[in-house]
Amino acid sequence: MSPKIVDKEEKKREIVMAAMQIFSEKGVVKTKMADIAKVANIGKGTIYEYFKNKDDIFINLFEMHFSQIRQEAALIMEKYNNPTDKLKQFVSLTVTSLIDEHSNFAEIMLDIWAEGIREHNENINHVFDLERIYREYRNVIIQILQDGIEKGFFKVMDTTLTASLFIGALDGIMLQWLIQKDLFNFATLTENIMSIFINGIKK
Amino acid sequence: MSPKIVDKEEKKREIVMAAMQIFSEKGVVKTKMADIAKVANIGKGTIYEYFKNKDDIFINLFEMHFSQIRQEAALIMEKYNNPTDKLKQFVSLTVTSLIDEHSNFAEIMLDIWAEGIREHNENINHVFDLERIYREYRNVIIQILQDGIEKGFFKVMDTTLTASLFIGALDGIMLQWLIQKDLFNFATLTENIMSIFINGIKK
Amino acid sequence: MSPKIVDKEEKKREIVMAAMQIFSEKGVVKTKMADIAKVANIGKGTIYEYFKNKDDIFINLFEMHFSQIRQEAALIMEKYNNPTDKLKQFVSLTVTSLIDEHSNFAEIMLDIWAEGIREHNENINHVFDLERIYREYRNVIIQILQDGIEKGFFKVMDTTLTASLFIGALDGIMLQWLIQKDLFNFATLTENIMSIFINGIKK
Amino acid sequence: MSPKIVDKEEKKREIVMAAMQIFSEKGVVKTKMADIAKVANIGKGTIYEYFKNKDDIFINLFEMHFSQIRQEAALIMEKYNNPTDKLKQFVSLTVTSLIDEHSNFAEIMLDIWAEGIREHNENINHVFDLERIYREYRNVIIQILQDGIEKGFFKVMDTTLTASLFIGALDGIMLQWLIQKDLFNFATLTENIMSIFINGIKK
DNA sequence: CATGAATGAGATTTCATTCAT
DNA sequence: GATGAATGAAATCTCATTCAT
Repeated sequence: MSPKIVDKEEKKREIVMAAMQIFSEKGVVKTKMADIAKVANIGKGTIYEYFKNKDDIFINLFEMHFSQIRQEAALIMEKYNNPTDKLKQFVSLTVTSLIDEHSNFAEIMLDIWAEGIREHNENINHVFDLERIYREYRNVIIQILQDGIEKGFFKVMDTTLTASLFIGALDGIMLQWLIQKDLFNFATLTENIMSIFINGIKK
Repeated sequence: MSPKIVDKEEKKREIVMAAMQIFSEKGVVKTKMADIAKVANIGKGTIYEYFKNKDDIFINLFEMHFSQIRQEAALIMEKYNNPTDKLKQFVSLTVTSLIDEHSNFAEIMLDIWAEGIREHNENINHVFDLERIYREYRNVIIQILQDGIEKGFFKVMDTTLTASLFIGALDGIMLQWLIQKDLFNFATLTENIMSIFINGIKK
Repeated sequence: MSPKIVDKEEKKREIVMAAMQIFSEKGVVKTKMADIAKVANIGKGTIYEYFKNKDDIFINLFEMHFSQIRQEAALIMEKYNNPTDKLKQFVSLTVTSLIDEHSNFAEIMLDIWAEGIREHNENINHVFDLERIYREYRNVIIQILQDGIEKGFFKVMDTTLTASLFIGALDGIMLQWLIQKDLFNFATLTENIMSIFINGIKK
Repeated sequence: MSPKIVDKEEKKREIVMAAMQIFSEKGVVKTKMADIAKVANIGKGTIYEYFKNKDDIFINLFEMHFSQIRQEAALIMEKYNNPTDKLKQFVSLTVTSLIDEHSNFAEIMLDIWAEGIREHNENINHVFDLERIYREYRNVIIQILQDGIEKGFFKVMDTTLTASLFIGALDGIMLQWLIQKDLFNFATLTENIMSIFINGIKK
């Protein structure tokens, strides 16, 4: 009459978090289900109670992350009026989502990119729709830029191109930081870049 | 220098080229030796006459590519005097090395990054030394920048930071292009970015 | 005879009935305990309150069925005097026990045969003693035949052989009916066969 | 230039034969790939060089058997003119195909029936088309019966029904023989049954 | 009593690598 | 040299059974 009560969603999150750790260390493909189970401190079989397979965990990790980002981005857009502030907050959000102390999402971006640009297998199908994700990203930036242009803050020729460049710079800098974490403080550097960038588009 | 040796080197190149094709399609880890053999039109066992294992092919691919780049970069540095031209040529070299019609190296950069930022196994060891590669890259740019500053062309505060930003932007733009190849013409975009960038550092 | 015990027996019957349904659909080996629990509308663990394991359910299903048959066969032997009637009633009993609308026992006969002819594990042990079951079947038929011979109704050379043939024909016809249920109406066909058979042994 | 030469078809046959042995002992579902490999004296992995999975072996076994039977049945129909001889030869073929000393096909019929009457999984799909197999069987018998009727040998009311009964009796007798092999000599018994049957339909 | 979450033994399956020809 | 058949280590995945609640 009173079975064990388990918060299934919480457990899923725990497994995803364990998976994230190993994914970031070894990459998704080289991560074994046994590794995840060990880190999550559960049996191999238990993972399959919550996920269909490894790709399913990966997909959940992916979706958890980006739905969170999307929500937080929406909040920023609401909360801040000044386009420069919006831009700064957006960058700050991106950076912290990638490198806060509890997560290792930056490393996993490599697997997401890899999965996203390649032919999808039947497990993944079209879940890793990076085209959409990046379009959304760009659209957020484009909106901010247009807002800034209308308000007379920015002067930008091609908003799409500028947005791409902006996002690309962030990604590329993150990559270099992943390669050599002591080269610079990612957060600080990003701020510097922001300055350069905002100066570049300032009217 | 007997013909045998030439043949052997040529065959190695053929295998590496076959591997590159599958690597770019599936990623290195998901590529099977059998796939490579089939594309190279040779027997599975034959691969082992030329390479120790899959990582060995990957390493060769990696080294072939970057030694070529290094050579060509040196040529550019020699051939051109004007810092702006040097920079333009360098970007042009980077772009063509990634996306010329005969190769699919851009996709493979994802595996190189993934391998480079992660714990290396004994096979790979210190081969994927991206820290060194990127340092070299940066140094080339830094040299150009300093040359430009000395010659009174550029005005740059922090050459290392600027070089990082420059390289990062190129990488990040490439990523977006991989995700959605029809979004923009990589080569053209790069030129635009170059303009913006060079304008940004122009004295 | 406390109500508890009645409930327990009733619940066992319910589980067996649920099991029978899945057994007939998938076969015993491919039936999962979870499937049975779902159909029985109880928890997986609850099954183990009533049965030791899957084989135990199978054994119970088997024994319920054949003890019922045995009882009903005994009733027929008592109730009817005329050997022809006895034979007809016996066939009727066999057929209805296999294909009445509430059960799917015919399909399960395949698993019973399979289990019966093969090396038994310790769980099943000597339970699926088809040799005994079929001997009993044959003996019932043999008795009827001998009765019929004595009473001057039948003329049979070898009663054992005839009994085997009789039972075999029933089994074989059932098989064909399982394979293609629309080919003939099992009950009707059986009647026809009975006629042929009884004609064949009629004096 | 001179790779190992292996008769792939012969090797497939060897694996199928090894599988048949275990299938007949344990049943298809309980047979492990490791069992088959051990009996075939090859590595587990080697099986997968020749078959997709266990069901694939089962299907091959099935198809090998019935294509052989079909061929031999056709030969009989050609070779013999007398309907009684045809019938006898057909029974003889059926019996030897099931119980010759080198094979254990009779036991496997249980798995074929089980697979044939149940919902097929994606591996098997509709390969075990017993409806067709039995229709073909019946048609052979029906042809012989009609031939016999035309030639004035037999007197049969309903040829389809009679054919079903005939095949059913064979199957059912085989079952009893499987259950208790010492009860009777299958081959001899079959002959007896044939006599009874042929007497039954003799004009 | 009833439950279903947890488990790991054991099955399937993959594939880099070896090696006889 | 070239080959691809053979292999088994290692991965994935399943599911009967247990047991804390």
